[in-house]
Amino acid sequence: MAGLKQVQRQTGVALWRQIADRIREAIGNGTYDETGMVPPETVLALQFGVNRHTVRSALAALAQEGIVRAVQGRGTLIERKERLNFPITRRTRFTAGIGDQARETRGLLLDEAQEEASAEVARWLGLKQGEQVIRLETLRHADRRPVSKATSWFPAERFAGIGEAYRKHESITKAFAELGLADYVRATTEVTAAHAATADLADLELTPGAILLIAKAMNTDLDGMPVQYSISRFAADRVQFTIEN
Amino acid sequence: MAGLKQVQRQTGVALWRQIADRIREAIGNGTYDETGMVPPETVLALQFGVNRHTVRSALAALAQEGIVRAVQGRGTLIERKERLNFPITRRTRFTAGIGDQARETRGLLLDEAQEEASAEVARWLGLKQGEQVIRLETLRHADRRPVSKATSWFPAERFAGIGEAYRKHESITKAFAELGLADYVRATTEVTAAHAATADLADLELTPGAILLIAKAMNTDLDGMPVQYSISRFAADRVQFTIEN
DNA sequence: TATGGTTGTCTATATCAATAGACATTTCGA
DNA sequence: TCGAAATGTCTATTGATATAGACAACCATA
Repeated sequence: MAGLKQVQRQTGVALWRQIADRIREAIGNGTYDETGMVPPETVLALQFGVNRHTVRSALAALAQEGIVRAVQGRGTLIERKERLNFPITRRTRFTAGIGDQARETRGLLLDEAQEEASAEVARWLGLKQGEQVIRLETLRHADRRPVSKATSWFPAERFAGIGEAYRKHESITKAFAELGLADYVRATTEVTAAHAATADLADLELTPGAILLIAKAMNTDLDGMPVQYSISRFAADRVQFTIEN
Repeated sequence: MAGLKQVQRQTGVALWRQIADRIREAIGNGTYDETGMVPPETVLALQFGVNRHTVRSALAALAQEGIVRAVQGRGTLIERKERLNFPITRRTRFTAGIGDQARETRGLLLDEAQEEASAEVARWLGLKQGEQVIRLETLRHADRRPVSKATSWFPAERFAGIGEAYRKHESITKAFAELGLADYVRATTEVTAAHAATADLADLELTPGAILLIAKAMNTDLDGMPVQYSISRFAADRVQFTIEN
């Protein structure tokens, strides 16, 4: 089954990047778990049907990402191997969902603003276009690795001060609690995938061409009243979603 | 908000491909819906900060995909603009889920085999490793455009003949019905994203570097007995998932 | 300590990707 | 019917990507 790993030429994606992507994926798969090492450069070159130098470019990129570490004379060691599982259920919460898989989770508030609701935001929050909303730009880490960057909107009237509360607690759930919303539920989630935008690359410590899993989500209170609409961008090679029905 | 659309150099992904990806995305967004055309090449070159020839390479790639059509003297017209919505619920079915958004859906059986369950397949289907399973390789179209390619496994004993039934009905639901399973439910779905493997490129009519949304799903009968485990690869620029809780 | 297997470095060459500029061709409206 | 605006084509040049071969440096172990 694990036959030739093919790559294609003249596609606008350099061979070394295609190979880097496949090796990263294989590491995530656990393909090399037995040895804890990537196969020798000459073997990889043969498998992919390219020159050894091309493989070296790919491994250099992975080393740059901190995924592997080459040791002269020994081989190329795997440094990290992770794919966090993010459950999407009616009770989806970031911190609680990731929490048991990471020793430490953090939530960083990058930006906060009050603005008029766009058509899209208004539709999701059940507001009129132009009504006031609070927008938070947040970056979430697990064990010091960035996992997702999210843009969230909240009805401004009901959730005044949520930025400050988030900054304090580093959690939406706790920020809601401080503002008097003890519980909420996930109503809808839309999932797509796309290449990372430049603005997200640095924050998520990604290289261009990297893939994002994008979740557009709407949370309501227990009466079904929308309380949050968010667009979260997850580094696709670090996360998978699980939907239990 | 719609400021400079940036692209990055020396990343292993050619500028023309990055630009093609962003334009394809913008078309899907409805960014150019007013005119039904992509902005002039000179304007795009300015927006992306590249030479006009580089933009032309990007547009040529999109024309090759059938997404745009350039007309000398007029401009570059948008041919297709679509992102099918695929709901993931307890009652997820491909044909019914996509059916109302497309005039015609098809399901093609690419390959069929009986084999021993791998560790992963056995775990999902609640079998012992090495027990017999039937594997189907299917390709699903909507309006003659390939949407997803899926590998499915079924317990061999209970679902003997499912390949033939699928070939006849072009639907898993109907194939199940013919074999006496009137109803089933989606138990679990895992969603990830990755670059398309070479083996899937041609079938899904994608170019290398394209993104797949990958759904690993397990269906059970009404007694909770696993009846199907599948790994579906969706062309990410043609599909989004919706999860309603 | 000698040897095989591995990564590191260097030179050279060919092809692809991107820029630059000039001009042709087509469409559409003033 | 003229001209502005748009795409199409051509030549030339530079830098990134990929191949090829050779050899050095290092590690583990027989």
